[in-house]
Amino acid sequence: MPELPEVEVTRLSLSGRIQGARITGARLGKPLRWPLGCDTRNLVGRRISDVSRRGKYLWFELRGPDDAEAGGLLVHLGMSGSLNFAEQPSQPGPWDHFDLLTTRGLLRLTDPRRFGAVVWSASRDEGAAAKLLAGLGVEPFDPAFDARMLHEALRMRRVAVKQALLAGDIVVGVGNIYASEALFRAGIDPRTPGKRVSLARCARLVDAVRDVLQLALAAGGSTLRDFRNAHGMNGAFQHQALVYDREGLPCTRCGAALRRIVQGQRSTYFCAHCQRR
DNA sequence: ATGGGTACCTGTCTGC
DNA sequence: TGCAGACAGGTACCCA
Repeated sequence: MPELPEVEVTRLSLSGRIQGARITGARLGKPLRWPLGCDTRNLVGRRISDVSRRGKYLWFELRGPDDAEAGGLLVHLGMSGSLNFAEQPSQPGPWDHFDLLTTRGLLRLTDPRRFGAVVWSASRDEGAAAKLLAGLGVEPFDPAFDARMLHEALRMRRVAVKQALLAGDIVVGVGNIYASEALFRAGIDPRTPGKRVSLARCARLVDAVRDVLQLALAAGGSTLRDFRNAHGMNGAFQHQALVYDREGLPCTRCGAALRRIVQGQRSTYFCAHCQRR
């Protein structure tokens, strides 16, 4: 699922309601991608002081009774995960694999495929969290993400620019939907080797990545199947996609049939007429 | 350092 | 109706 817009929509729909809540209990369902890394009883009594995002990860900052730093939970939604917040607790379903009972309500991770994870870490900058966050690229809305930086980062890459965008070590948060969408808007053939993308085209790509993510954010993300925000609402950006999942349909710009190819075992959608190497 | 492939797991859809 | 196969928003890890 969830690329940056979906994760950020989750954070925004959650943070105001859960900030300050005290944890009164926790429940684990089936195993997720990694073990929690602490006894669930250790979480009880801690307070959620903040929810932040890095790439596609969410970080729930925890405080102890004396307001001292008390670690946190790093959450990833994987391919099919979503977080839901409900004031009234309910019985877990077969896909509900992590519950955090709080004084404000129930925070629940639903994840049919279980590629998601909830990992405890003593801090965001050390231990398990730091290890997972290490090597992530720059945030797409960080001013450091600019044409010169992208051009420099792509200079040594022979892989296709689509795969370089997806890798997450140059810029974070651009997943399979938004990589195709951004490349279409920038007019760049997704098969172009990274090192062949000119500085001028890097500038267009930076803008396109930001535009697409911003539009998706405003639409509440994309819901292909599983994604819901913390209030259970679908995203709507999938209806605004210009190329993703539109194989054979006419390009909105030139009318040519859109194509689907496979790059690194992932589908890529593009217009072979509008997007050039 | 880069890049290719595999693995994790479950649900849904398509075609025979 | 049944069943096999393809495919789905991600990413760590292993081996060239």
